[in-house]
Amino acid sequence: MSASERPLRADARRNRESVLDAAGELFAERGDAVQMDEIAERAGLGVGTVYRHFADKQALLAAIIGRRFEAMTESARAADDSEEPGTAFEELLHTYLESAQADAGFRFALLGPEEPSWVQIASEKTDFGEIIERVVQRAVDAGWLRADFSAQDFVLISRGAMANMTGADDWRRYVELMLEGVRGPDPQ
Amino acid sequence: MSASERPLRADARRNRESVLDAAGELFAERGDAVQMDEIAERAGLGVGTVYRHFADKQALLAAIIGRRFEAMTESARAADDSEEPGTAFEELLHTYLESAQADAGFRFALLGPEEPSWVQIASEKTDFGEIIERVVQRAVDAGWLRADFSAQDFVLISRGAMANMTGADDWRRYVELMLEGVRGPDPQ
DNA sequence: GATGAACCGGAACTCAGGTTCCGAATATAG
DNA sequence: CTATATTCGGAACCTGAGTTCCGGTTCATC
Repeated sequence: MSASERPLRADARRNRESVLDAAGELFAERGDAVQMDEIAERAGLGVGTVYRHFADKQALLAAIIGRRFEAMTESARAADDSEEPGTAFEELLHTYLESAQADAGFRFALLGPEEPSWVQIASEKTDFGEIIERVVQRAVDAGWLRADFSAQDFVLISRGAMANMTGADDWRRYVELMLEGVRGPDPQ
Repeated sequence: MSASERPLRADARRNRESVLDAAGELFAERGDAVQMDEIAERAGLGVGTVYRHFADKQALLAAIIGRRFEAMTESARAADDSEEPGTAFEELLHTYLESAQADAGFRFALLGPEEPSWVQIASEKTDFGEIIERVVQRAVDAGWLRADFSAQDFVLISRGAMANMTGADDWRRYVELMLEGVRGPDPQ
């Protein structure tokens, strides 16, 4: 239980990274449909090695999604740095959706019905939720978003957009329409 | 090939209906996750009997979805009967989403990435697509919807709403927001 | 009612994909 | 350089879910 302190052997550490990278790529391409054997192959390792580092498929995916969420949190923080509240909100939404567009696995994690959702798990490790709340509040206060807009609505919009990410990029049109409906009295 | 004319034996016809009903209910509850054995059990029959009537799981699901689409087409036609274009559009959207809400299987069919999509297959058998187009056009002409709104946008909105049908009915709020963004110059 | 074709039941089969296991290989301490 | 704990590889195993098969049963006809 507490032996987690002994540092990994050099090769083990290297391999762990390889697995994470390979799984990340494949997961981004095809979501949950990736197979453990493929991951091992792409990493240039045997399946046994994959299992040495991650208890099971679920644990591996959780690790990847955690990674993604950390990156997302970083982007969100950057968006929050914008002076202009409207710009901050747009940038946040943009980065979020652009990531989802590029990563079927991310979408899978966000749209899937898993319980407890991976999002919840990841939220406990990052302050992604808080950042969203702050950015939304700023945009509302500035009149850029309608007064009753909430962080929960951000989730609604995002999920809707992701559901439309199938090949073509119709989803951009979708976001356009949606932003129209969500606009406040002073949209700059 | 042409022997499809000999009428089914009475018990066979009855059983076929039972399978369709049982599968329909289960599919509505849990989507693609239903198992053939469960379907057989709920229908009070053996699996063999299920397979006697449907070549495989896919064929069974296709039959069910076909049924749903016929019902939907009927509802859509009814909506189109409304004098008021705005009302017709709202009714259409409402019935469509209400059906999706009540039926995980329907959602599964509409959101899933299957290719060729079940929607396409079903569209060839009904004139659902044409009805949507007509209703949308009427609402646009009346100024109830923005001028550039298309039937494709109806699909975008619907998919977005369905992606938010998870337990709670947040999706109603979603539709509210979206309709705001899609409104025309003369929303009655 | 007897006869045969159509139909039914459900145990057994198949196949895919996650997981385990252990002998072989390798890194690190002394 | 040797000893030993770690780590690796990948064939074998296990499980779950779709599908098949065929002896028994039921309907329709004469």
